[in-house]
Amino acid sequence: MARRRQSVTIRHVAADAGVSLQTVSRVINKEPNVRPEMLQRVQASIAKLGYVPSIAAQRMGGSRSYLIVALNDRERTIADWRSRQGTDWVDQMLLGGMLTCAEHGYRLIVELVDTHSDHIERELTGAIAALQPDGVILTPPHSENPLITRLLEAQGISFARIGSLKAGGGFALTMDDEGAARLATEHLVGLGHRRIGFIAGSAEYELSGWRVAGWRQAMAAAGLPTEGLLAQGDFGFASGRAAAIALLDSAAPPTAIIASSDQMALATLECVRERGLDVPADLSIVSFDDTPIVRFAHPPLTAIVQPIAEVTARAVECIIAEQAGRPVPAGPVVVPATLAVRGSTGPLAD
Amino acid sequence: MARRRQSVTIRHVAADAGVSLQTVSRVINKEPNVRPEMLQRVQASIAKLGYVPSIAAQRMGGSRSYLIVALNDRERTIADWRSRQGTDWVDQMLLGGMLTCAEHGYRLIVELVDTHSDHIERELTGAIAALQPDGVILTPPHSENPLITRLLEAQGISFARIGSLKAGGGFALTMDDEGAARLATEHLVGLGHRRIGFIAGSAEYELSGWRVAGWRQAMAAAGLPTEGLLAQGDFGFASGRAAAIALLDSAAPPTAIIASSDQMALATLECVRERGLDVPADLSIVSFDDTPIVRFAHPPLTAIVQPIAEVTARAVECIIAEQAGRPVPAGPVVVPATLAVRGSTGPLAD
DNA sequence: GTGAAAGCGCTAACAA
DNA sequence: TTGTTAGCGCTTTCAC
Repeated sequence: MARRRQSVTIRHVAADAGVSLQTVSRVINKEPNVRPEMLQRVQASIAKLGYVPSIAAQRMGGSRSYLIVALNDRERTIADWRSRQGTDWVDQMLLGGMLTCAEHGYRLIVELVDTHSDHIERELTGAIAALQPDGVILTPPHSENPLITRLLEAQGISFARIGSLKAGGGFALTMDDEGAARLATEHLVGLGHRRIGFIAGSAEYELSGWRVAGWRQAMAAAGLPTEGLLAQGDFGFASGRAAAIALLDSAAPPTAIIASSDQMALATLECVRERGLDVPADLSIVSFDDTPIVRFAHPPLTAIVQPIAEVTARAVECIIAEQAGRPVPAGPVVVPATLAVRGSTGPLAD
Repeated sequence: MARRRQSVTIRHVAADAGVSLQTVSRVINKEPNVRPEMLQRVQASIAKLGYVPSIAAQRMGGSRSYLIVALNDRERTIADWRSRQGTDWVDQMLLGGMLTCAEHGYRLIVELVDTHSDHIERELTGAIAALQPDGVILTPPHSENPLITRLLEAQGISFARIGSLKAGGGFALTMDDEGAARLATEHLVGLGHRRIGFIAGSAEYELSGWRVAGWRQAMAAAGLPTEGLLAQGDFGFASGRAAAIALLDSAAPPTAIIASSDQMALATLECVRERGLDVPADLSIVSFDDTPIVRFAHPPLTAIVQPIAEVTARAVECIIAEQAGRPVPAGPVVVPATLAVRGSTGPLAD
């Protein structure tokens, strides 16, 4: 195969503008110490020749790679893609991440790694060595994996942890899961519910605990008990079904249920209808995540909306700001989730 | 910022194995002229040191970049992401594309470009100059854009055109839209329908024409007329609604409708129900694409399933094979779409 | 079969 | 403020 070379290089620009390579480099990198006149001349040549720097060469020169890696859990992501249930986590990450990257001349690359693998370090090291990204965005359940964060810190790579509050290396970003669960609970309390059940997600995800905590807080604030109203799930449909059954079969069943995932909420809906009950007349349901399908359920589900695009955009901004030596947020970045009220919640029927 | 260097380079490996850089390079690139004994030694050192080549350096050295760019339409893709209607085109591309890339040590990068922009060439040139990808995957409506294909040919970059049959530069891959439309039509004919309407997609997409052609063929083969049974849409919901109304209000309305997109099929469903008609008793509906939401419609829609993941995987394989100098498919690669029969189609009620 | 040399496009460090 | 020099990690020549 013909060896493909850069068609227009910094050299061509320098020759055209009649300046040194270094001056062109300074212009490209918006460095100081360039007279406006020179700057004009160089920029004109760049535009004229249609010059665009090669990121490979930039990286080789010792500067940035303009690449940011978004790390997702392999197993879960592939399962989501295969099942075609409409989970748009990756899409929303791309929406927020790619567009924000593009604004700054960066590129986002999606990478999948096995959480459970003992060779997770090898995988990550490999990706870093190959790509040499300027930053890495960690998503649950990787966000607080010490194997990962330590590696990144050791390599001196900027990183952001989505769904994490812990201080430490990298930027912590959260959608305020605790507040979101409170919001959902308060919504139901406001509708007159007093026995509000909660289906928790996998303990492997830190945010599962936060959601339970938020629910407990709101219940306590309203003077309501939580005894016997918590069921354990793992985010999946089957686990949601089992949890819903447990809750509905209890001595004093709830009149409303908050599920920590859309799949579990949908499972709950299915259970309720199988029993000939009506939603929301007999039972209200609030789901977490707001993936597309919950809007097509009957009734459409009231749901906590995760601002994934927004939080990813913020993560990218943190990383790029750090790269550029600009000031960065000190504490955790909080992008609060919101509640989309739909037909699955309503006042208790008498 | 501390200048980050590769931790383990080819030099370390060479030193550890006691051979020259060149020999290591030969091993990495699976080149001949290396004694098995040397090969062993070098591979052992690579494993021991956890060496992974830097793609930036590989590219700079004049070899591949191990990057493949997947080009999607900016406007449409962002609109899909924003609307959160569950369109999983990009996810399916990633599923097929990323995983196949990974098998060969490649990476897939999603890029968005404006179709309608007059600076599409500038955008593409910029992406190519920056990334220097080994290949580009074109998706509709870019697949046959001569501005793009000519540019790619001129630059000598491998590329694949998804949803294209035309011979010419690059690999043509198709999901056999014509056959898919035939399949849908035959399904309805088999159920006893004789007046089968068709809602076409945007003429900007070549595949819209193929689908219409497939429907006509199958109708003709069954000895059925198509007169007054074709309506024009643009893939969007609103256009589908208008088209469905036109069809249903005609003098001799169809008893079944095939829509060229899920959104248009859903719009048709809505129209039909507004009129108090039943699906499929009064009207059968077949949709195209099979995005997740059609499975959650009531009734779930019978749909043509686009094998996006599979076709993207094939595209990646073509590009990589060409890079490696291996034999490549001569004609267009056809990955036929299939029909998922669900509740929206049935025999005509008497 | 193997190694030494030069160079890819760019940037950092230094000199002017 | 500007230009010069020396690499970055790798692959290609081309010798041996």
